[in-house]
Amino acid sequence: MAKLIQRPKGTQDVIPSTAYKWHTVEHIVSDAAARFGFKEIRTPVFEDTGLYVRSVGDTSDVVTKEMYTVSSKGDATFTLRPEGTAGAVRAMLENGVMNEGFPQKIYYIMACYRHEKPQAGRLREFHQFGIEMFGTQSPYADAEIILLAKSVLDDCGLKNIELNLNSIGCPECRAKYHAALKEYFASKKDELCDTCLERLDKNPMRILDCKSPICSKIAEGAPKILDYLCEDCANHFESLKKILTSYGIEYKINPKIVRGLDYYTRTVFEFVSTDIGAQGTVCGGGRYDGLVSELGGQPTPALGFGMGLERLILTMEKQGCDFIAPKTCDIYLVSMGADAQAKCAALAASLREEGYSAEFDLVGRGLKPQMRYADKIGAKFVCVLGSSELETGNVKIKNMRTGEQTDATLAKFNESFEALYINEVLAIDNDLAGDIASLL
RNA sequence: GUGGGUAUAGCGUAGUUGGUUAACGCGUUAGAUUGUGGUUCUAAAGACCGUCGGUUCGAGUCCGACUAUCCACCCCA
Repeated sequence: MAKLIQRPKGTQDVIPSTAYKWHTVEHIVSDAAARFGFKEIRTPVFEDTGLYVRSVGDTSDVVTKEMYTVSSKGDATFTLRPEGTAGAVRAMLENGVMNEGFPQKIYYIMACYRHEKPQAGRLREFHQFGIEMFGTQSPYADAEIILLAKSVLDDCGLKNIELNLNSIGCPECRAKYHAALKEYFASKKDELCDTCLERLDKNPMRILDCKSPICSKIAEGAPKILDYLCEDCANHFESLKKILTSYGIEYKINPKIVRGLDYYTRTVFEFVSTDIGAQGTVCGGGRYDGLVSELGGQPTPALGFGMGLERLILTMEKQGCDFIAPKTCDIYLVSMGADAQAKCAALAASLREEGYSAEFDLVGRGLKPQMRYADKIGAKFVCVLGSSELETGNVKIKNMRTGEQTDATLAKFNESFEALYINEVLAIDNDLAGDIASLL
């Protein structure tokens, strides 16, 4: 036997037995997006490296050490997308979609790539549900995307997801705040850890985040961004808080939320779960009013979020949430002998044309193993075909849930099966049907 | 990039102070009198015990290195 090749570090296979979990969240997510009027966009897995350097920021960790960059045959270098926003904005501009009127609302479900050391809830290839909205400054828009994220989490059945909220202001108020921060931390220079000393120059807000006990102690006494917001930013934040409260959405003001992607302005938020380990941020996002012009478009206010699908599924599993059960076989056709197998194949084909999931034996098993197999794959009905059925044209269709057998003929097989099937589905979905009826 | 844990069949585990053909459960395949699944019973297949090296008469068991994986830091979804 040749040696097995393993999957690359930090990647995950979705095998058939777990694919339904992905179908569930993909369905929930795109359904919620549609209810809020967001349209899907799909962009390339790789982009010109410069796109990320300009948008995500050349001091960010993502750009400085986590990108998968390849040089192409020409002179350009390409990078596997580390996040979705930059590519989405680029595509909106390049295709002139921004000119179609505001607000523009888009969503995507995509794989992203970052070269990090994997751990619980953190992969090198991970999947993100993201939404972006362009062309509105209104705090209602900020509230809208938070509400959308909340709807998704609720639809997933999740509990105990905390919303952390902050405002990091616009470039003007942030500059003042940075100056104040630098002054404060510079006075405690001797006590700060090495990494924080570096941060002092480049991005002093990061010190607020430091896990070192000494630094975080110092950070407690540091100036707060919220005290430095300009009038417009402060008003915006106040309005947002009022709207959220009127929606009944609970939130916690957390001045430590800073966001590692440089393009954020004003509103930043995170939905955090405590159930999945250290990487608890299920959804993170905010406003980035400067990004569109940074990427060469007309100055356009914008905002959005990214939601980690692996983390979402992880949290759902941890909390025992329901996933949509995978579709199982409607009817399994058991065959005995070559002639019967040929007939089963033909029957399966005609049932499939009518939209049913029909299967028959493909490996040459005996009657009993075929019955076992039918049971294992969750077949709702089974029909056995042998020489006597082929001769007489009379068959029995067995309901696997009740064990009940019903007479039918090969000539009118599909009609008989359809009647049985409708009955059975009604019986199984009785409760569910009630739920749906009450919703409508 | 820096720490710590783990590594035995497809999956989950046991393997006693180093001692013969590495055990069990689930799963898989098949059988339990003539053509009907789930429960039960029986049997079979399936592992160079992560890799390489060392200690020893003898290593799944002890030591070392490497690799993989998990968790944490960092950062983020």
